[in-house]
This record gives sequence, structure tokens and C-alpha cells, in this order.
Amino acid sequence: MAYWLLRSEPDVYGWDDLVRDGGTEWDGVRNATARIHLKAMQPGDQAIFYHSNKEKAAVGVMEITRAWRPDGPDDAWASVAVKPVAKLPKPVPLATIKAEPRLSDLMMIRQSRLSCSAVTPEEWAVLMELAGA
DNA sequence: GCCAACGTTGGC
DNA sequence: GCCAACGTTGGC
Repeated sequence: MAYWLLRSEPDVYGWDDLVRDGGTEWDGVRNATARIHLKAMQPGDQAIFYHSNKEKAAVGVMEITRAWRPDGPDDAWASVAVKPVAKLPKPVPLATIKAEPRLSDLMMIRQSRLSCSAVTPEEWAVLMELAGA
């Protein structure tokens, strides 16, 4: 089982939208590095939902429910299906993540604009600890 | 194939 | 509103 982090602007599609929908197709990703991660995702993997922009905090945990399929008429881009698992007891703000030495290598921190990134099991455990989960 | 210019994204 | 980081584009 692998861990991931998916970023979205809450104004566009946020955690509450995901809960309302009961799951969604995570599409529209147009970045080559992010696509590598999308294509590596497997059903049962877990992913943190991170709100970018105004909120800048990890807010919930999702599960990947279906491996990638083409997003568009050809194989150029990919999308996966996700469903909400649980809201984090406490959101983890970006400032907290940055202040945590054990998260200094987090892919999202090292490459700030990446919308789909990987999280190691160790980093996942730290994030859950910070979230009070 | 290189690199400068430009556009986009996200944080401050 | 600004700026840094990064990706893409286009001229050479």
C-alpha cells in the first residue's frame, strides 16, 4: 500500500465537495511529474487531501478506488478515482508541516507546485500524528 | 538541442 | 499584489 498527497483549491473542489459527492474522478491534472504519480496509484492506496491557496492545510484522508485511466481522448493524461475516508481531527497547516523537521523531505515541500506527490510511510505517520489521528 | 522569454501556480 | 519556482514555447 502506498501513500500520496493530492492538492486542490477548495474554491474549485474541496473536501466538502468530495464528501457530498461520495467520491470523485481526480482529473484535469496537466503536469508530467504529477502524472507519473497518478499512474502509480493503486486501489486501496491512501492519499491526503490538501487544500491549497487560502487555506493551505491538509484536511482529510482519501482512498484510491480505481487505478488510472486516460483523461481525455488519448493516453496523454491520466485520472484516478478517489473516495473520502475521514476528515482529519485537526487540519495540518502548511506552516506546521514546514516547521516539522521529520517532514523536511516531503515531496510537496521540496517541489511546491506539484499537485500529486508521494508520501513515505514515515511521513504519513508524522502527518497523522500532527492531525491528532 | 540549447536557452531565453514567457505563462502559470502557489505561497507570502 | 508581488515574487519565486517551475514548465513550456519558440528562435537559433
